[in-house]
Amino acid sequence: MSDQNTELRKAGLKVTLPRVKILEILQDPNHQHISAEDVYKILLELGEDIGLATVYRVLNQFDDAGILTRHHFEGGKSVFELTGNSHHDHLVCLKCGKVIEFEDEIIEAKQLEIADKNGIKLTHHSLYLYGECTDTEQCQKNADAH
Amino acid sequence: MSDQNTELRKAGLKVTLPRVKILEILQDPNHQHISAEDVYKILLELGEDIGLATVYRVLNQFDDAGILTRHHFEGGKSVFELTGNSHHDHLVCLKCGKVIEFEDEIIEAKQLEIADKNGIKLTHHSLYLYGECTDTEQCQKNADAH
DNA sequence: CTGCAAAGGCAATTCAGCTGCAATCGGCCA
DNA sequence: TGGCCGATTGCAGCTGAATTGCCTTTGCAG
Repeated sequence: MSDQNTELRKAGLKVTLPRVKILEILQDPNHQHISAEDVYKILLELGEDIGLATVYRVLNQFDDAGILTRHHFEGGKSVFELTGNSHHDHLVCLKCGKVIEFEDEIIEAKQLEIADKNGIKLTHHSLYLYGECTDTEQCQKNADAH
Repeated sequence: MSDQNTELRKAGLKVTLPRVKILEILQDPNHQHISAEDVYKILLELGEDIGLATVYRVLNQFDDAGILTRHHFEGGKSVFELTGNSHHDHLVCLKCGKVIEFEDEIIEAKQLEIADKNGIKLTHHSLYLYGECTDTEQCQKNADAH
């Protein structure tokens, strides 16, 4: 059952409670772009007895296995996101923390071209756009909800 | 004399030995894209008796004053660079650490367009392209030189 | 030249993230 | 179904970047 198990097996990882729980959290649409600390907090709320160290270890394993992607948004801490099928970049509101995903082939193409022109074989990139919601009311609501 | 002094004054900062020295280091073409720790090491080599805490404080003040820009390359530590006149983004070789600056109006324009379309007023962005030098020999040499 | 707010030095602190080790658990095999 | 062995976990302590508190020193306005 459950694709979590198969996903974990595919990555060569044993199916353990911490890993399944963490995977569940990441799959929750409300918890995309989440930090290690926040994963830990949610586990505590769920009453799961899982240590912070384990959270870090599991997230690293998932990262190695390509199950998720690590982002370095501004603010110091790493943020994780399940690796879907599609590549995309991020647009972040610095006031309410909202994260919007986007894709743009023109930018992607330009990047490759630039790297090529400079004698670099591009392996990956990070593109974050930072700003503030123009809809300030909605933004405020989001901010209040943390 | 020296534009350092005027630059510091303009920022509302007293002209002190640590600040002048750090500014000098940043102005050295060999030391663009340098970390706080590395600034500190260079100061030690110069025989300057300046504490690491001061380096961090000064770099933050410079950042606040807009004299320099902070980058969060992969690898954890912040990297600093004098804010020239021109905006540019960065292309980083993960093997030798070489940093190439580039500018591309098409990407810039696209970013604004994307932010706009998503109801965000863009304040700034970070775009880093990561890869490996295709000239592996030269790359190796750079890597050896740290 | 003098006073005092700004700045610096040092050591201790914070904070994210990682590790070593002993105890525990998953799951393959009989 | 039960047992074994290596993978995994929890804990506590560690690391490395960056910051802060506190007291001393210094730039510079008057």
